[in-house]
Amino acid sequence: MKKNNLTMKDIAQLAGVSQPTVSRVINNNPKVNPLIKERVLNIIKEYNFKPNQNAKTLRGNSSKIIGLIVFDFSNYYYLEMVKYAEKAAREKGYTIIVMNSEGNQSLELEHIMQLIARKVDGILIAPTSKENLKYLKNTTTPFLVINTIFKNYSSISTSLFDGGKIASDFLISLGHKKIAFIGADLKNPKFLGMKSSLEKNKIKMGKSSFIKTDTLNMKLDNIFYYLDSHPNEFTAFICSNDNIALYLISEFEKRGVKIPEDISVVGFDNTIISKILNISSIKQPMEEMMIKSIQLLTGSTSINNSIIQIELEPILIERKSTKKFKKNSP
Amino acid sequence: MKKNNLTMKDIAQLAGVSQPTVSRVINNNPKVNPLIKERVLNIIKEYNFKPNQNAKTLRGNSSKIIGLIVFDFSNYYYLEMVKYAEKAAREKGYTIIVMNSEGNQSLELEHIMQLIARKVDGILIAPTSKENLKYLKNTTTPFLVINTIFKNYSSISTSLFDGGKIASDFLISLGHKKIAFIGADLKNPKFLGMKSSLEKNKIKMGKSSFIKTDTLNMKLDNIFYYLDSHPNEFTAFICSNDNIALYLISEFEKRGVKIPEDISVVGFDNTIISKILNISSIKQPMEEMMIKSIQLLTGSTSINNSIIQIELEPILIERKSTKKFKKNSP
DNA sequence: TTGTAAGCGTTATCAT
DNA sequence: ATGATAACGCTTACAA
Repeated sequence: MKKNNLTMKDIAQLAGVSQPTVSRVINNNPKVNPLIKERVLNIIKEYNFKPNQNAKTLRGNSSKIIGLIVFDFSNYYYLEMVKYAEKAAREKGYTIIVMNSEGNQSLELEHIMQLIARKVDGILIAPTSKENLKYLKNTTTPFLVINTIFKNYSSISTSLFDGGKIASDFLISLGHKKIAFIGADLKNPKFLGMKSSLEKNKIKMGKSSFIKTDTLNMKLDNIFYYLDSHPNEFTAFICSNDNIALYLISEFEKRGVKIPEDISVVGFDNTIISKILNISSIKQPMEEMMIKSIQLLTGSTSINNSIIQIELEPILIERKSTKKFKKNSP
Repeated sequence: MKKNNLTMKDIAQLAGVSQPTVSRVINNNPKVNPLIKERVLNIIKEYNFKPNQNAKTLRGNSSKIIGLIVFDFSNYYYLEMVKYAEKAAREKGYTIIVMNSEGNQSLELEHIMQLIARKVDGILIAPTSKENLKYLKNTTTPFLVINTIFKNYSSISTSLFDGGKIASDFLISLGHKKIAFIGADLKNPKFLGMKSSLEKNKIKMGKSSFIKTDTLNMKLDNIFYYLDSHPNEFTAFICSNDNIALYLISEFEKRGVKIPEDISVVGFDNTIISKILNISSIKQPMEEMMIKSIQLLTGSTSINNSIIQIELEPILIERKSTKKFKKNSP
């Protein structure tokens, strides 16, 4: 006998009480006769009854759903985010709806409207752009921007500046002084963090220490073109992501340069790439980030009226691609 | 002015019509005055109004939600599944709720009950065990088991037997005759598929061709213990997953054995590992699987009353870890 | 302590 | 073609 559509009314009938009494039992209302309570609970258990969540939400209860919108699921970083978001949400009694905007602004807006129509309790969004955030702001739905910082919007992210600094501090502590950064943009906070570390340690950095490459399309061939014209100029590299680190290492090894004996390399994001290949990397504290996010979205701290911007501290994961620099190495 | 709680009643008031008329406009009811329709639509657009989905679902409309329950998100395979499930669902107008049972049967049951309480239109489940499926079967909610085949339960999976066969056929086509399988279980369909391929090609296989290892805890050290006692016995290996292939290759290379010049290796599942490291692998057609799943869950084909078991064909992804066998190689 | 009744925002059935 | 009204399943205010 297929049973799926049981309602409180049915349970009430089976227990010989009124429907609101069942509701009271379920919601642990103290003023309900213990004997009746037990009787009702038994029937509920027997039939595996669970109240219709849509009715509850319609009635005004919170939906206990958090929406997660990201712009890219090809990126394992965001897929991994799903894992931690689900876990953090579950532990606070929430359920996760995941949506991929595929970098498409109008699809993203549809997603947002969809979530609002479902009366979700909050939206966690790695946005395609600033545009739809304006729309969200005119809404009563709490939302939190992930990984990007926009003026006037609450957000949670990892300090990339500190990431660069930590990577650089670490390499310096290993004795490296000739450190290069590989990335797309001179204004990359990771690079600025590295600069600050070098300054703090009174190591002067030539202009050649920034190696510009195309991280968007991952056209990296220019890196070695550059390195060939600057031979032996660096003993360590900070790569703005793990893919670059992977590329760098495999190209170096093709040329007979040993990692980490000859050259140290640090990547970024502690993705599966660095895990598999044992590359030291700067990790973003994803789990902590998701826990904090859910806390903020569901907690009493009004994320709506006041702007809260949280920057978490990245963590150095030391693996085999980094090693103490020895003077006699090349 | 925060606006989030607009209802059809509000829109109706603004348009000077009754609330049901707004409903008719939204649901494209043909018998509504075109002029009124336009007027209402304009207001809807202006206010970005979307009807409350909970009310719709309560009223009897479908929730347009599919639940996805898996037992492990540490596994990138299942994380990747989220990506394709979301995409396939979205393209048919559905939204995805993801849940991790963490291999815990009672948590899994909670998830199932939760989803039913939300009146989801279907559940896609990679189950911890057979237990909760019995419960689901007594339910009117359509569900589909992923990746496992149980008697009397509708499911969708990839033929691992064919996967083993395809891998073996491929290696044989490259000229390999001494092929070993590395896995946990002699009854592994992948191994049986390989056996069938060898038989078909009239290649006799010694008992030593099955190399047993601990895939659960990935204690793989015994592999080379075994290989050292069977020197040069094999020219090609089929590994029951990519992790094993990765281990095998790195250990071989440590010993100076070149891949693929000396030895060919095929992995399983086409995970990011094989993608990064250019290892040939047998891919499960995940995207197709998710499209079919959503189709079955939401379509008219009654997955409830009749049992539908679908086995999809795996696909060989040829990369650099496999090469034509040359007699003069070791 | 318990039951009756109203209302959440829709859709569908009925009148008009 | 449109409006009034009931019903979906729940929570809560009120009555008993």
